[in-house]
Amino acid sequence: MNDVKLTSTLAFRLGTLGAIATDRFSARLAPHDLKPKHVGLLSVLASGAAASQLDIAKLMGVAPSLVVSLADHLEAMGAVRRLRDPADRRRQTLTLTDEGSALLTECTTAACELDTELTAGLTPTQLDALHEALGHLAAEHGLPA
Amino acid sequence: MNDVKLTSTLAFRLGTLGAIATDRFSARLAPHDLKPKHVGLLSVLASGAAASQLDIAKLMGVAPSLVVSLADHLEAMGAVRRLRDPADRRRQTLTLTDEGSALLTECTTAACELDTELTAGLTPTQLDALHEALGHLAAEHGLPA
DNA sequence: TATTGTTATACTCTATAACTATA
DNA sequence: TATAGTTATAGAGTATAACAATA
Repeated sequence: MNDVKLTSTLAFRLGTLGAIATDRFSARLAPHDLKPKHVGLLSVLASGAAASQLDIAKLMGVAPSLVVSLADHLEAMGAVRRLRDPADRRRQTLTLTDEGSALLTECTTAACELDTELTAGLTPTQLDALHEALGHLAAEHGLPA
Repeated sequence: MNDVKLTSTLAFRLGTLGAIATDRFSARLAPHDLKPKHVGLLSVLASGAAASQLDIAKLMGVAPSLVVSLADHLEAMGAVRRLRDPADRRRQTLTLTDEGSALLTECTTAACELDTELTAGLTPTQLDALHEALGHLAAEHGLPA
């Protein structure tokens, strides 16, 4: 007989804690008029991993049309610039502005503060172990370092 | 200067890995015609933590109207029964049927299989540490044991 | 009047499909 | 004809608000 509880599985806990983390991160981003995916896009640009909108969509695992609206919003805020690739005028190359870089830094700080809040009850050893385990999982599942 | 990357924060990793876990869990539930929240409701009933729809809504952190539609679906499948509380005929008491119990067991098995798949690359030590850390976080954030 | 459950409606997020410009 | 980006449309998921029955 199987008396494992659904709520103690990793799948359930990752899902529920992930939803909590995303909700709280969203709340902290709201004053900046950003959502988590906007910040994810800024982060892709900062890493240099992709620049054309289609490549960004593939990397983020979202539809190209979503990148359009994320980029529209970020461009209107002055956080990114769109530049036509002269070699292939179909491509839009996105680049971070100084303002976009500063914004990403602020959002990263917000995420760090949230980390502190979320993990206040863990011992330093538990916290290290959590970082290590999630880092491994992220790498295995193709998420950025 | 701050060179912490957004993508290495716990908030970001919990959010993204949580989304992956939920997506994959959803895919495994689809053949049963269930979504994660349906299974969450079954799990609440099995734990005995709440029975009236309003209490369930509070416990799950969702709108009462959502519990109505989750319960409608589960009732139509024969997984739960609605019983009017004779002492207060406004209250609908939800109870798991045998079929609902069996369904919850199957879904829990699916979650365990998913755990194995998701964490295949972790050492046993890392896996234990992850369970422990997420268990602590879940308890602190008011999630069921 | 207050509360439980329900129904009606609207909003957010995101994908798919149709379209434009360039190759 | 194929591809990058854009626009238009549609669907899933969930909340809010209005409503009905009971207290």
